Amino acid sequence: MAKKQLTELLRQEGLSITSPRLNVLAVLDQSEGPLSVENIVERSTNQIPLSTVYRVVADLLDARIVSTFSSPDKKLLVELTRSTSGHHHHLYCQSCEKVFDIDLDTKIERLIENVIKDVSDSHGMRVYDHSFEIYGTCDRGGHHLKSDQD
Amino acid sequence: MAKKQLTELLRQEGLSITSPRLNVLAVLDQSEGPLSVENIVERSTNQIPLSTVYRVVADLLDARIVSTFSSPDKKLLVELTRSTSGHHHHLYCQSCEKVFDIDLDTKIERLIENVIKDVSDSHGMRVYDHSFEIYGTCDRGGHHLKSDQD
DNA sequence: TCAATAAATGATAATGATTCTTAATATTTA
DNA sequence: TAAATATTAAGAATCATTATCATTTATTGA
Repeated sequence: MAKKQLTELLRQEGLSITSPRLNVLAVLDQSEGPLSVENIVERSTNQIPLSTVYRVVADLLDARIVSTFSSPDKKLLVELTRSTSGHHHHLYCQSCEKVFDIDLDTKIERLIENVIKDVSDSHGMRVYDHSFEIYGTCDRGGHHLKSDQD
Repeated sequence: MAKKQLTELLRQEGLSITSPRLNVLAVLDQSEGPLSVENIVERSTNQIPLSTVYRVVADLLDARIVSTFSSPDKKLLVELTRSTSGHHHHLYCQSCEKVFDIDLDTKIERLIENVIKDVSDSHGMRVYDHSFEIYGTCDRGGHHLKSDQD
């Protein structure tokens, strides 16, 4: 995505155009998957302080330009909302610590929605979201499992 | 579960029998759902230091006596492994911060397993676990959603 | 049972991720 | 351009969690 388009994203949401914001957006735009705040800093050309990235991400989140969620090791992960039209899920690799977006078949999603309705009804809860995540290791190298056991 | 049985649990795994361990186990045993470390301390009759609870939980985790996972606000949650024969999922209430265990229909679980196989194959990953979580608010009081927006 | 030894505890310090504070800087507006 | 407003950077503060280490407790075997 061109810098001009990223600028437009900000403008449309009434956010002023600043270089940290453009930087963060550019980094996210070039990534194949969600990134941690640390990742964003690493990949950004000019060094942005962590605190600034957190603030920028919060602003972008308010504006719905990005979406956030947590990795299994409890770090904040960020991705462009636009890049994933709506609802989707995640696939984590333990060894290389990457996260991939996955989409489920509509049929499956609908099934899940039904399950959720059942469960929430029986618990008297108003549900606003759900997540489905898969944990594994990809081919290269590492094969350390959930806990370094035995 | 009687104290004697909890003791037996420890013994079977070769863990020495100590009062913090028995306390933590007793608290978990009496709970209807997963508890945070803070919760465990609150519910324990005699005050156990947080650091001890963390260490005890880690030991019990190694021994597979408890299972752990994270809440949406990234806190450690603990439950007796035995109490949930195998695989299950969670339902989080934002307002009262409780967590409930839920079981999915076998048919659904099998369906999910198939989805996972598809996804992992296409990504060349060896999958060792998955999670499915539902976020909502229960009836009483609070109705603050994911982000206090606008 | 009792001392020897190994393991576990408790108090506190350290860490890592995230948030907050605040002074300085940049942007927008009149 | 000057005043008003928004944003930044740097570090301090915070929260959950982990590590350290001297002290206490459990286990073991004589």
